Amino acid sequence: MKNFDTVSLSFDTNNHDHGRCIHTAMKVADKLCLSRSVRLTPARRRVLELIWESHHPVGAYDVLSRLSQESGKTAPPTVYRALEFLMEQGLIHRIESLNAYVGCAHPAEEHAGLFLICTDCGCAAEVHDEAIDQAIVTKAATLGFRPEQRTLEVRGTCPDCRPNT
Amino acid sequence: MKNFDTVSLSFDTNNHDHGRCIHTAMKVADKLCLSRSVRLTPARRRVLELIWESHHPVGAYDVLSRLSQESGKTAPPTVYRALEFLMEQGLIHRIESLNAYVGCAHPAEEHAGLFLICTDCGCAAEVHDEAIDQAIVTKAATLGFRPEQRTLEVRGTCPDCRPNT
DNA sequence: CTGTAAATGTTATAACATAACAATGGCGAG
DNA sequence: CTCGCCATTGTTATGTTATAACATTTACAG
Repeated sequence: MKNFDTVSLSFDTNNHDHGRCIHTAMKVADKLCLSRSVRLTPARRRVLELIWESHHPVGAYDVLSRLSQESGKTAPPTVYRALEFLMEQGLIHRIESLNAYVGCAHPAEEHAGLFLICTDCGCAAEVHDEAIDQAIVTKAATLGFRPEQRTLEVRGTCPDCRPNT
Repeated sequence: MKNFDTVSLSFDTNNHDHGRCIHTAMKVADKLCLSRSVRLTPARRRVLELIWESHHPVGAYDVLSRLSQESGKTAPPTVYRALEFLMEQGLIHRIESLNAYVGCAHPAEEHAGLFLICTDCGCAAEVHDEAIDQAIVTKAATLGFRPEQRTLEVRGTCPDCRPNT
């Protein structure tokens, strides 16, 4: 069994202990917010939990309908404010190509991940790779471009979705 | 003066002959569609021209309002159908992080660009880099992921927008 | 010509996101 | 303690982006 202390995963989607995964993510979030003196209020915390319920990116309106079920009528700004807060704190990422949100695997650290998104099962894995970072920085420098924020998303097929080959 | 036969550019935005840039892009599009036996109809052609009017990504509803001015009432599907066609033919790219569309600099060739998007002037440059491609392919392979479609967008500041330093 | 498939027109609505202002609640200064 | 302030949440309305579904027109092969 792999070590999930860092909530890392890259396609163990089918057979990892996701309860533990959520639990760890929430503990990390609590600690991080405490250390930054920002408030992970019940609403924000609940949104984060809902996003962590799977490794599939979740749409804002999916979160909204879950909240509405649980807590009665809820309006879009409630969700978008929570998402905004969680993004600012680096606790979630937005997947631009899906208009959806996914829990961040390494919220405490530097922040420039690449997302591998399976078009079959829908799961998304956040990976970090020095060679990719370096290649982008180098290319940008060559052109005199100063990079600031990245959106790196690759759609394709994850190993769980093609067991053969 | 650089050679714009390929409609390539990387931040010459302020001082290149953009008329020529559009002209070339349209000629390439015509040839490409002819060779593929697909129809670059007037509507599709006009949408492509509008997108090529600058190197700034253009929103679908911007295109729509231009068309409405020119040709009277136009509905969204008209624009989205043209965009869909142009994407299929590789003549434009969608910038996911902006919900906007930009002309493709190399429509005839293989298709996995990186977009450098200036958050100051709004221009977007499509670049290709073997090292980046390779790093992504390698990383994906390591994880057993089969990449298919990429969204690589880096926001930052282009050289024209910080003349000093 | 004319049948057929591609393209376009038209109407309506879905999906995603934010503006603007009101009400509430946590919490430090006095 | 309590007052006042600012962060947070509630509420209503609307803005922005995109597609479904069906009608009509057009290109063009036979």
